[in-house]
Amino acid sequence: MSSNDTSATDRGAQPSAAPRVTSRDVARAAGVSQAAVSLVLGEKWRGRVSPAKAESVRAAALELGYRPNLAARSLRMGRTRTALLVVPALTTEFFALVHSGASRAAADRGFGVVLYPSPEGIGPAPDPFGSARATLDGVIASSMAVDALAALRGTGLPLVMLDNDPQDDRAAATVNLDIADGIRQVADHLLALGHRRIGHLAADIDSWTFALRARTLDRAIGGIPGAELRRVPAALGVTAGLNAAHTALTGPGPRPTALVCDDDIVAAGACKAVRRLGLRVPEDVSVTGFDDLALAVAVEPELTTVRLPAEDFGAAGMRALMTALDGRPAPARTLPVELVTRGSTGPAPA
Amino acid sequence: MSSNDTSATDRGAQPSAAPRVTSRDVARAAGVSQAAVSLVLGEKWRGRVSPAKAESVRAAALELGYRPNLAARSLRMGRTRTALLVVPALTTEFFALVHSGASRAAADRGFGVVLYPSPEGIGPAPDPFGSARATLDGVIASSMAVDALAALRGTGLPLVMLDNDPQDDRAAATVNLDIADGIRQVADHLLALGHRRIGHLAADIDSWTFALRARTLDRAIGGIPGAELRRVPAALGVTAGLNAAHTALTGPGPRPTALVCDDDIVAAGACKAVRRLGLRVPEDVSVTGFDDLALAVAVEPELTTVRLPAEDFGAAGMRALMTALDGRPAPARTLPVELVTRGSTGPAPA
DNA sequence: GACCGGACATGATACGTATAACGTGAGGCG
DNA sequence: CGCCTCACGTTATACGTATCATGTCCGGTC
Repeated sequence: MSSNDTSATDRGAQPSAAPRVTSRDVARAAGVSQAAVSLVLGEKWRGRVSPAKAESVRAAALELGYRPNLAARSLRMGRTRTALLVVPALTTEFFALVHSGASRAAADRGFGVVLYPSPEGIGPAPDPFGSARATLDGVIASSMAVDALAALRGTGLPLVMLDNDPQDDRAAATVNLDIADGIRQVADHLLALGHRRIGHLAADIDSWTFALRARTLDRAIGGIPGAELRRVPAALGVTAGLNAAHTALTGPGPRPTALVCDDDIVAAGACKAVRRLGLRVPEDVSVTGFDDLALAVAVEPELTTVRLPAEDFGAAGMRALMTALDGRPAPARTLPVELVTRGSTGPAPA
Repeated sequence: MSSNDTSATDRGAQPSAAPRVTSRDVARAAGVSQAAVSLVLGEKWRGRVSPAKAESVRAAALELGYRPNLAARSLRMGRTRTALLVVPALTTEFFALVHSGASRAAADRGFGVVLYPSPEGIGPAPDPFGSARATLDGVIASSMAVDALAALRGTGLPLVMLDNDPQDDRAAATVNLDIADGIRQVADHLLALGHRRIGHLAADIDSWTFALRARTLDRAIGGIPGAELRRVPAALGVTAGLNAAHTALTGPGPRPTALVCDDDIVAAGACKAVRRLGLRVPEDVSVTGFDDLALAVAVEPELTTVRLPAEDFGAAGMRALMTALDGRPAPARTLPVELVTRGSTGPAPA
C-alpha cells in the first residue's frame, strides 16, 4: 500500500544560503549609485539618468536576477498596491472566479490581490490581516464573510463591499449584483408556467444578499391573487437542501409545485428529495437554482438558474477600490444578471 | 428592513488619514523605550523588562490598537513566517480544503499561508511572487500547477511538492496521496463485480499524478486474462467528460461496461453520456469518479469514488515545509486514500 | 571593600528601498 | 561676463522593527 521505495535523500538540508541580490549589488555591477538603479527600474529617469547608463542598469539587473525586496518597498512607500479579498469558504467556484476577475482588473494598474477564505470551521477567523501576511492598501469583502470583518475595525483601510446594503457605512464603496432582478425573473418564469404554490428554500445565513432574495420573492409572489409562498430555511449543502425540500413538500396543506432555491447546491439536493418522494422533476415539481455553477449542468435534469457575472463582479469591486484609493468617490454599481432556462422547470401540473 | 435613516455622508472622500500607530507610540504611552516594547510583545523579556512595565506596555498596546508593521518586521528579520500555496484554478473545493489544512498546520507555529490560484485563462501565470505581494519563506505547489513554477527558478525558496515524482530534484520535500492505491481499489472493485471491458477517461493534463493513474490502471487491468482497457483523453469538465464517454462507448469493438474517470466532474459528464445513449447507470454501464467532491453525492446515482484526505494533505505539506525551513530533512510521506462505494457501480451485465 | 553576576533599561544600528536634497558642468541668453 | 536652466549623478535620509552592545543599580560572596 505505502510505497516506501525512495531512499531517504536529505536534500533541502543546506541552510538555504540565499544571497539576496539587492539594488546596491546592481548598482555596483552597473557602475552607478543605488539611487540611479531605483530611478531606472522605477521608470522615473526621464532627465535624471543618461540613456546609456539606464540601459546598463537594466542589463545588470537582468544578469544578476535582481528582485526588489517587497518588504523594503512597502516600508518605504507606505503602500503596497495590494488588496485583500475576503470571501466565505471556497466551497464553490463562484468566488474563485470573483478572485480571477479582481486579479485581472488589478494587474492593469500594477496591483495585486491576496485571497483570504474565511475558514469554514468552528470559531471566527483568526486574523485575516496577520494571515494574509501582506501590508494592505485596502479590502474587498463579500457580505457573506461578515464575521471576518470584525478584525478590520481599527485598521483605517478602505473597504469595498460586495453584495451588501449600499447604506452600510463601513464601506467606502459597494458593488452589487442585481439579485432582486434575478429573483423577479425566476418568479415571473414560474408564474408564467402556471405555478401558484411555491416553496422557497432560503439560505439560513444572516446576510444582506439572502435577506434581499426573501424580501423580493415575497413581493413578487404576494402581488399575485391565489399565489402563496412557503419558506423553509436550508443550510448550504446537498443534504441540507434535500432535507429542507422534504420538509417543504410534505408539510401541511397542498404540496408546492415549484421550489425556488437560493443556491445551485441546495437545488441539487431538492431534486433528489423530489425523486425520493416518487415524484418527477419537472413534471410534478419544478426546481430553480442560483449562481449557475458547473454543478447546474452536471445534474439531471439540468438546472434552471440565475447566471451571475462572477468575473465582472470581482473586477468591478477591484476597480471601485482603486478609485477610492485615488481619493475619488466610487459610484455604486449594480451588475445585471440573467435567467438561464433549462430542464428543471416546466408547466405546473393540472 | 432597509434603514434609510442615515443621511448620505460622503464616505471614502477623506484622504485616508490613517495615523499608523507604531511601536514608538506605544513606548511613549507606556513610558518605556521602543526596544522594551519590542521585547515585551515578542515575549522575550524573561529577565530584561520588569513585570510591571511589561504589563503597562501590553496595556498601552491594547489601548492604542497597536498592530506591528509586517513590512518592517519582514525587512528586519529576513523571514516572514509565510508560505505560498500554488494551486491550479480553484474550480472545485479540493484545493480549498488543502489550503484550509495548510493554514491550520501553519497557525500552530505562527506561520501564515497565502493562496495563489494559477489563472485558468490563457497564458502562463503572471508573477506569483509579485502577485502574492508578500515576502515568502517557502512555497508549496501542486504538481498540477507546474506552469507557475518557472517563476520560482532563481528564487532560492524551499519548495514542497504535492503529488509529484519523489525523484524530482526541484523539491526539498514531497508529500503524496496514495493515488496508485486508490486506482488499484477502483480496479479491484470493478473486476470483482465482473467487469472486463473497462474504459478510462484520462485527464489530458501533463502531470505526474495523472500519468501515475494511467500507469497503475494499465498494470491492474493488464494482469487479468480476458480484460481490456480502452483509454480516451478528457479535459476536466462536465461537457468534456460527456464527449469523452460518448467516444468510449460508441467506438469500434464491444462496448465497455465500466468507465473509470480521473475526476468526479468528468464522471458526472460520463453519467449523462450513458443516459443519452439510452443506457442506465449502473445496470448497463458502471462509472467511477475520483476526489469525492460535494458533486459526487449531488448527482444521481451518487458516485462511487475515491475519497482523498484533502485537509490532511495540505497540513502534511505545510509541516514538511516547516521542517525543511528548520534545516532538517523532511521525510517523504504518502497519505492513504479510501474507496467509497455508492450507486454508480454495480455488477457487470451478462 | 572589591568583585561579580543578574535584573533592568536604553541607545544605536541595520534590514533594502524610494526620493528629497544637493552638486556638478555645459550651454543659452541677456 | 554673470546667471539661469537643463541634463545628469550622488549623498543622505527615513520608513518601523528586532536585537546587539552598553550601562546602571543592587544584593551577595570571598
